[in-house]
Amino acid sequence: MTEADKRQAILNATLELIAEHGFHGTSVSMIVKASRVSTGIVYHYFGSKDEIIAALYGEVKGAFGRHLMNGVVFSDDWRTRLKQIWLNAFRYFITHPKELRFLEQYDNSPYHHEYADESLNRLKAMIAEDVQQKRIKALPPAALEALTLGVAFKLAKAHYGGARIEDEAVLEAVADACCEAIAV
Amino acid sequence: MTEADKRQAILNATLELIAEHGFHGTSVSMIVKASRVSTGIVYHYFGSKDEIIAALYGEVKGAFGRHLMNGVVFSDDWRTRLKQIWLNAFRYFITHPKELRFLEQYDNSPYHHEYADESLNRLKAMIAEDVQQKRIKALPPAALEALTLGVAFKLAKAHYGGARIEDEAVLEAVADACCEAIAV
Amino acid sequence: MTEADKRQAILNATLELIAEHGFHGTSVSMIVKASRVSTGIVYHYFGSKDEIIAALYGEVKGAFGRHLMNGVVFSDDWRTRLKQIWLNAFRYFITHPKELRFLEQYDNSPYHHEYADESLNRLKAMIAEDVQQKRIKALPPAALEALTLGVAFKLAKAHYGGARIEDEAVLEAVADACCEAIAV
Amino acid sequence: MTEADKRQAILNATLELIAEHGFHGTSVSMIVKASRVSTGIVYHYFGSKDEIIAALYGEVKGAFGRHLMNGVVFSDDWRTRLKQIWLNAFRYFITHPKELRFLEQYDNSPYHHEYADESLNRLKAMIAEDVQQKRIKALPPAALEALTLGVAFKLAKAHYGGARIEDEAVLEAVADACCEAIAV
DNA sequence: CATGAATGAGTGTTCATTCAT
DNA sequence: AATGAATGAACACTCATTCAT
Repeated sequence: MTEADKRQAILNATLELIAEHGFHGTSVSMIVKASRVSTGIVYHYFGSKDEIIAALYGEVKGAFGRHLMNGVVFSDDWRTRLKQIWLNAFRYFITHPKELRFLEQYDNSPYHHEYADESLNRLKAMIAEDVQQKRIKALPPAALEALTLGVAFKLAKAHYGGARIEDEAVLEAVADACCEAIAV
Repeated sequence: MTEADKRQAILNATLELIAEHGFHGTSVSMIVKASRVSTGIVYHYFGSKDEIIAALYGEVKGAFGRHLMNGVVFSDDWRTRLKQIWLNAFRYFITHPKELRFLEQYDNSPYHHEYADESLNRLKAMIAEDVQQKRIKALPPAALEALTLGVAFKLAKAHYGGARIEDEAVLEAVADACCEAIAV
Repeated sequence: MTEADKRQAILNATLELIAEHGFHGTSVSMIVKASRVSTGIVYHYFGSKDEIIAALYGEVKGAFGRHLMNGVVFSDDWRTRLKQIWLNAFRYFITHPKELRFLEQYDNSPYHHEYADESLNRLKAMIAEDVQQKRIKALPPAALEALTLGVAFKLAKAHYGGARIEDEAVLEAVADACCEAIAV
Repeated sequence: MTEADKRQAILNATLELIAEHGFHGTSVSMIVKASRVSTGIVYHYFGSKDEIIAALYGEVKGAFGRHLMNGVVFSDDWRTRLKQIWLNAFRYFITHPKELRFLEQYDNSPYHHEYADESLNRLKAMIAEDVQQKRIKALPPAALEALTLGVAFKLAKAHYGGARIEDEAVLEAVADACCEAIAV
């Protein structure tokens, strides 16, 4: 097992455990058991429990950002692009329940501090451009995010809460609704 | 100090502490110190730490529900009604940061189990009626909630994260955007 | 409910609870609930938890002593008398499981201090007389007790442990064995 | 201090404390203080307080069983053998007061569950053989045990209660009495 | 590099007892 | 006489972190 393998084993175990037992239900000794490494090695690669979690957050947020832009064609019109991104976000969470559980816990914890990765920056730039071009409303970025990705996130949470949306047409309708909300 | 006072002192201290230190950063002994009661009395009024939190959730959710419907005139057209409710929700959270912090932590914890209070039921009935009358889109209730109250909730969180929206006109614009999103 | 009734209700509840949950599994608050009196009244009639238990011990030991001498005819020969007493002891415990459980716990606890009631004194006098008359061996009283009542007690415990002795003839045989053990 | 030393230190301290303060008068923190280890290490070697006690029971019962058969010659006649065993049992308890106190508390607690070690099994086999050969009475095993080891146990308890039996001749006489009790 | 034994402050909870009403 | 709210020390147990090997 290489260094990278061990780091990854620890992060994987942590994600799994936090998704199942929650943030404060996951102890370092549980992580040690699940990842089949020794306590010492955990503290060798990560300085503390918090550091493991911060690293995991970076990894998950990064993976999410990369998925977001999948298949997005920058020459398409803004609605097509946005719908694609919206559906990417929703589908990422639907297919990655553990990541969703982790993210929602992290974002609502005292740990949280803003984190910007490259993909998200590109998204923000794209939206700023569309605002400039007066294709979408000149609302604060936070409002635009709430009206689009925020809705996808919320709906994915509801999905796991039992309100499953399986129908593709309904999904498209919600994505369209988000477009209408911000279209000029 | 009467019985009701003590119960309330415990709940107030708990709200304050959870808002500041988070869910698992708040110990019973911290609650005891902050509320100036003895350990024993906490367990006299509440069977466990979880019970304190559940009671607090009921209280906060109830207060929120009552605020939601403030000034809502049922004979008004649906947009007026919905905008009023949306602004009520947003303003409640803006003026009750501790309640917001608590609620978002609770809703994302393993504690969570659906809770319906009367005001929220009335809101749901109202929306069902509007769907029936084909005034708003026939989307699943979870989707409609995500596109309206979900946005208010998300924006309030962003508010505390630094993305303050002080301008009344902007707020109205976001509320309008939510209406457009779901309008037929 | 008179004073005596309350005292008795407390003692009955205590016996029941200790038999079921053991000595340290029985709290004053459990006694309070089971006996339908208030905490204050418990401490009014008994100075402490230990005092309740000491009073219960006196009551149980007294009842046992009275049963011991049931149907014993002092003019009978010593074997007849002793067998009667032995069987009385065994049967008392067989028909009073809660008392047995309580007694064995008390006798093995740091609470224990010798207790002599009148019936037991009479028994001791009887035995001393039989020793004097050289009908039974001149062994120390403790040894004679171990060889007779001690066996009945032990066998009753085994009875609840699963080694049930239902056959009357076997019982008589054990009682006879005890007589043989101490007969000159 | 090696691992085995620590385990043993914990068990020794526990035995000492339970003998003096009783079962429920012995807290984990008392064990920690007396054995000069940290709280954590107690839970590292034993999963719970109950586990410490169960381990101690196994140790004590095992040592007792080994002592029981000291110097017993299987070719001797049954009386010689039984007297030897009886005296071994009595002397073990006389010289191991803490073990006696512990054992009597354990056997009368809700913890208790049958425990068979090899020495005790050999003893049972021996007795069964003697019954078969019609050397001793065909009474239930529980009755035979009560009439023999039960008496030794009871007498040892009385010993600590003040009824000391120092005279070797008396001791032999009681052992003989037990033999007479069960001899055909 | 790697291990896991060791630490001890901290956790949620219980409980015998007191005392204002 | 009677109540039960109130107390706080004590309980069994956990856990992030350290460090000798």
